[in-house]
Amino acid sequence: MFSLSFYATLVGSSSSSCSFPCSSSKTTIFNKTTPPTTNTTISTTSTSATSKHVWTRRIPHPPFSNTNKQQQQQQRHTRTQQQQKQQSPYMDRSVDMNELLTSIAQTQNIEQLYSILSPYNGRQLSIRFMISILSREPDWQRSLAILDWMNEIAQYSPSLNVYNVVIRNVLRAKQWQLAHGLFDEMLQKGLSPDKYTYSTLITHFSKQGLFDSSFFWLQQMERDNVSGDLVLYSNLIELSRKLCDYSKAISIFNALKGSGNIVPDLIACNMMISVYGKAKLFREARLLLQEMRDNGVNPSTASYSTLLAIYVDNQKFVEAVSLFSEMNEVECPIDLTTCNIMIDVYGQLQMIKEADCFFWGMRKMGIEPNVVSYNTVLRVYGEAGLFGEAVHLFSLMQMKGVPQNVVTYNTMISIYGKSLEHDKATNLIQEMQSRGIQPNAITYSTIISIWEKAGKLDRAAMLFHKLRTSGVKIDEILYQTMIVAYQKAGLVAHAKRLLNELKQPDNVSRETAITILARAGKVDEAMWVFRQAFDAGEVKDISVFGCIIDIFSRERKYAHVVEVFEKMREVGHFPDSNVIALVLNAFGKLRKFERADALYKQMYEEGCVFPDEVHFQMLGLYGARMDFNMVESLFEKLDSHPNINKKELHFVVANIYERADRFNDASRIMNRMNHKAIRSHGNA
DNA sequence: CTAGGGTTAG
Repeated sequence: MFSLSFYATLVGSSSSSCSFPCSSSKTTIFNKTTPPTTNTTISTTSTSATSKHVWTRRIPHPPFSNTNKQQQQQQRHTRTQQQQKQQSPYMDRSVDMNELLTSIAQTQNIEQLYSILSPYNGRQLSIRFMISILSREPDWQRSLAILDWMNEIAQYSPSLNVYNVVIRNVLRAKQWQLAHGLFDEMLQKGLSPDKYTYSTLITHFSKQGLFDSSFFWLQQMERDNVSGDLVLYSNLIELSRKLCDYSKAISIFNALKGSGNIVPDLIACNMMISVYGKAKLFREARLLLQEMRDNGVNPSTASYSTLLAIYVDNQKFVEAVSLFSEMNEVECPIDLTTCNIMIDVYGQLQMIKEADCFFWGMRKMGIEPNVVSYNTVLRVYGEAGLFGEAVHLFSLMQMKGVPQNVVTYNTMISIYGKSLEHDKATNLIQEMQSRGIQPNAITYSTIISIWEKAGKLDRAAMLFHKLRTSGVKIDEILYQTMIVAYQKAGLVAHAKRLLNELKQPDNVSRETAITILARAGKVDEAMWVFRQAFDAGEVKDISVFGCIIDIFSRERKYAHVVEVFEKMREVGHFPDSNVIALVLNAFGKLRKFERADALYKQMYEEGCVFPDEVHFQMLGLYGARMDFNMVESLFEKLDSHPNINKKELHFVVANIYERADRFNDASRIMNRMNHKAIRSHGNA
């Protein structure tokens, strides 16, 4: 955690009014109270403190400048405004803006910049104009210098917008501490941050993966009762998406739609298609395409590519092909990314010829294949056993000067593994390093598997040992690969030793250790490490929570499920559909029906959308409790919901009644469905 | 004055 005095020594502000760490008593959907931690250090010193002497010299009179015609006309049109302006000290209408901006842009250093600005001391330039200068100024040091000039020499009182722009410039230069300090300075001047301030801060921190800081600013914003706009909501959705907290993203999207005056635009919708897909809400994703058209937002190539990629991720290749033909029908243009996805689709469908044609036909469509296209086709060749073609294409890339990357090499290494040429695979590691392409965890786990299959386990073990001592990042799959290699070679003791070391991990993160232990069925060890890591504030990744909830549920450790879930909520994560299903189930098994009911209702109120199975499960829980009033009322609610499979709903409810020996109710439900079917048939 | 989306490798 940084100290604010650090900024104070740089810029000379004496005290700080910004409260760190922030503790919010208000209940928010982001109920995280951890203060931000930023590890970045400031490498450059602010110039503002060192250059002040320049401003102390006598400043000459402002130069005369002709007002252009356009400005004169504007003056006439805004006469009332002009009269107000005359009382104000701003006189920038007598200055040629473009000329001044050009000369400012041409200055090489801060001294030159001051000499341009100094004639205007006395507020001949409006705040508006100063913002123009600042927003065109890419250099954070110069931005700060201009801000200081306004504050200390030219007797401006910089507005909120001025600070917003300077904060943006400082954030773009990744000067995190300075941004915090500027925020503080802003408060000291009695300025209240607005949605732009927060939007800028939240976005820049989250873009850098500094999610703690991002959440901190979000809390500040909520505490200030600043309400968001489309941009801010989009940023929050993006932030949740990056944290893989898709339920939260959906909740924010629903809050956005519910706010009344904000209509999601193309980019917001495309992000949501991706979110729905990641949340496995495929129907919602597809429906959003239609909803966009209804709202007058035409789905773009990226909208379709996003959904295509989702289908691929979930092995829904037939749906992908069908969506691709829809794309052609509605004449949505196809670009490089679309092509790359479709090569993948045909490859995964074992339609090698189609994939091949697609790849070689791209250029005729005016689309030049890139590294990703080549890498994808390489993999398709490899999986089809076309090793000669793969090797040929690999050298063709080099002949054509297509840049190769770590993925290219990993793919080729894997292909040589398949063709049992493990020496060639090994050589590729040397080759990539000599070409300046660094192997990564995927490279190493690929080669360890290959060596294990080739009976060179000693070599694999040596490499793994070297990696552990050399500081290479070891993730769970790489670690797991080595364990599996030992197990396959019958060296169970070695495998166990690796697992045991995870209880006190020194080369891998505790998050990684927890996932491996849990997946290896070491439930108690996993829980032990989890508790330790959680208390140390090390568990951040939502997938870790999901992973162990999954394992505990399978092991029927329902109390553990609930404990992990509560900790997950404590740090502000929303449950995804899998987690909520498992937790509802755990509550049911523990006979804590009220808690299941409360959770389900809370998630509904917070705007979460879940697959049908979750709703059906809740119905089942009400049924298990013999609470048929609740069954009926939830049934009615779901039945009037447009996005629920009605047929399944009726079967589920009828089944609940049957199990409770209430056959009259069961047949009542089934009849209701049949009547509906007849009615809609009659209408059609 | 501010802003956000899609593709490849274990």
